[in-house]
Amino acid sequence: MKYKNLHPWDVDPNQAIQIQKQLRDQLILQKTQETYRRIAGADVSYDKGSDILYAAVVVLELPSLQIIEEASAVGRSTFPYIPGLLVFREAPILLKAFEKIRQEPDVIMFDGQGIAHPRGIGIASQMGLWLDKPSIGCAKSKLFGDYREADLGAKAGSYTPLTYRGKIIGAVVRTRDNVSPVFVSAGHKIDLATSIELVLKSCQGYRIPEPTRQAHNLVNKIRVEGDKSKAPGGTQMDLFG
DNA sequence: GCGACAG
DNA sequence: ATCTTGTCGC
Repeated sequence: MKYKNLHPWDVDPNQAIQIQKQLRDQLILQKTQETYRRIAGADVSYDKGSDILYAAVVVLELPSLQIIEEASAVGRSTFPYIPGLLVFREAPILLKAFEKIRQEPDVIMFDGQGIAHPRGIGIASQMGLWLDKPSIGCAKSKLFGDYREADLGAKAGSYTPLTYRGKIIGAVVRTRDNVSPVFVSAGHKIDLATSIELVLKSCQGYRIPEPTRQAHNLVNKIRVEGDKSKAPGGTQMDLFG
């Protein structure tokens, strides 16, 4: 999978904010496709105190949710985690993983915000722009916006709008009965209704929809394998050293 | 000044 | 994100 030239490497936070403000207006916030047969999920993981990042991309078939392709990448972090600038930390390694994908997805789900972001361009939106693909933000917690807990039903499938200054920027979506909701927002080349629909259609009894859940599983798998090769015989050293 | 703050 | 034990529920 090929992406646009803009490189998120070696930028400083001030420059990053300018890039986001500039890219913001290029977002397309409408449904650009009627059917979605392949959905991808992407995620990044790392060890505490380490600057090695692991990324995974999993492509699933819709509506079966069967995995048809997986790809991963490992790299060194070049940017710290700063709320609002997550994409500059995770994009380089994510793009490396996306390069290996051969089954082009119709839409990509990211573990983070879409336009529900201080500058209207979270990781899902910016990655969608760079990859030139429809994208959805599905985060486990809120970064930006307001909503009322009382307006959200307890059953799976219910949702309530996430707003900012009266404008709807996303939705708080219950994916399981009586379980904390996820925060969904349009990324790029898609609308909120379709984003919510795809998130709900992608759930398999877990709080996290399959695309990002499977990507999370894979990224943790390769991270653990990476640890093993880095510290062989670690268990015995702990016992006798 | 104070609270909030994706992963 | 990661570090962690027990615990509540289907």
